[in-house]
Amino acid sequence: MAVGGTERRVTRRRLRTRANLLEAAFAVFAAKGFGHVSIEEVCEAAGYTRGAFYSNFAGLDELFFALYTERAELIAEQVAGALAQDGPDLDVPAAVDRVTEVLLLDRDWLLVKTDFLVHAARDPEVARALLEHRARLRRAVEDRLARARGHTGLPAVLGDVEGAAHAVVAAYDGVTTQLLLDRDVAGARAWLRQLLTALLTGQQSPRNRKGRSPWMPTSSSSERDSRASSRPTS
Amino acid sequence: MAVGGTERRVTRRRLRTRANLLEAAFAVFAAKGFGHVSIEEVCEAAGYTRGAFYSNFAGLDELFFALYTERAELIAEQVAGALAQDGPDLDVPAAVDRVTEVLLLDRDWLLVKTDFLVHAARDPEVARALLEHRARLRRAVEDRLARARGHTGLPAVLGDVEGAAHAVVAAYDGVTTQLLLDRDVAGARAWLRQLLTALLTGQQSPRNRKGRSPWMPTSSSSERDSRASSRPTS
DNA sequence: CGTATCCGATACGCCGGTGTATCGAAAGGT
DNA sequence: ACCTTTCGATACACCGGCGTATCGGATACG
Repeated sequence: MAVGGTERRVTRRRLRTRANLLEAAFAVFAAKGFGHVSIEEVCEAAGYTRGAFYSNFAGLDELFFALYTERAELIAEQVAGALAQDGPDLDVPAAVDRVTEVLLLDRDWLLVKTDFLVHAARDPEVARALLEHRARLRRAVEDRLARARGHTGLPAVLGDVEGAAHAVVAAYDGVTTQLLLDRDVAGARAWLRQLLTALLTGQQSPRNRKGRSPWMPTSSSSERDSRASSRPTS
Repeated sequence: MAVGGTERRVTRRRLRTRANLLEAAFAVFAAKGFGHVSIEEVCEAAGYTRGAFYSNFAGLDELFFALYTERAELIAEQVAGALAQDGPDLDVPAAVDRVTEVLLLDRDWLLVKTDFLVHAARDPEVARALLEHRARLRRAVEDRLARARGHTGLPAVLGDVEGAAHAVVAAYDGVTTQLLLDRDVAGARAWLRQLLTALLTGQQSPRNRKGRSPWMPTSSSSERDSRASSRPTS
């Protein structure tokens, strides 16, 4: 059993507190942004003292990294699931819908993710990790696309399957940026759907053939961010 | 002349120091990221003391905002210039090249810009300003596109001109994200070109009809970031 | 050239957060 | 149940940065 170098008494409580710290940290990071967060804040939010923190992490950076990889893993699984869901024949619009749903679900996650991007942009070490994660996601898309190739027939505009997958990621990133600013989840989803179907099929997104353009602000506040908005949009 | 409420002795030195502070702040922000920067650091970098700082700005936020708007204005002008450059007939590939050149020129700017995005994502007030700036840029694209409409004939996939402009911005944002991570400026430019021409003309980017795919890493380190990279990519 | 005004350097008090060392108490094994 | 090991709370010393008040030199203007 014991293969790991240093042997520790398996510890049960530890895992809980670590998890609690991570969860609390997620909320705090989402609210204030990494870089405006102190260790104490995290501890307080989790109901611990700094003693517990330093017993589990070397510093904020380490915690942030752990936090990100944990959640990223989770998302990756969800996306993979959404992609695998339908049979060997790929129904592009349906798949796009499902993936879109997963990717733009949680504003807090987008915030933390972007913080992490900014962080990674300044630390090559971290950047490597992030690039790897993105590559994994992209590969999932590539695989799915390749399996359905010829069936739907990618438009040639983007080159091969890799190009298409890359474009998908780029579209996702682009829409994320907009969503972070206008907080219009419904609009973002619609717009991402349209972008992706346009890129992948060369045709208009089915349900939007004659609707309002999805990039127009959703005047009806149909699906706003559920979390506390400190002040009204002014 | 004197229309402004409070009358001040026009002051000349003040403008210089303010400008110096802003310039130094830009460098510091780019290097460390907003949120990991202290007022003192900025002052030290600029060769002043905190006295000077508080005489010119209320706090870091104000300075950051001023800094961003200043630079954003500059970029907007450059883009407008690049768009206006050719005659009434729009040569899409050429225009794309010029704009791409401007937008992905300076890594530091991308870093600061992204920091600002993260900042804005948490402050509706700031978000408004950023959205406005983006809208201005988008409108410039729309105008240019509209003028050349029918001439080139947009592919219908994106809907109308607004949709196309929106897609252009999304593509830009998406490519920016990737560039921040892989630091491959040349690759990013090529990839953005391809994306934009694909979106706007529905055809492959001319110069890439048979080259290596631009999203493959530029193994030859042709055009890396010129600025100091603290540690090797490891 | 004098002078009123402005600007930014200096000095001061203060606070929040940091990281470490220590110790009581929970938890696991037997 | 006992004892060992581990975890996390508490206490301590420390520092970097903050914001303000004050003052001397620079600057514009007549």
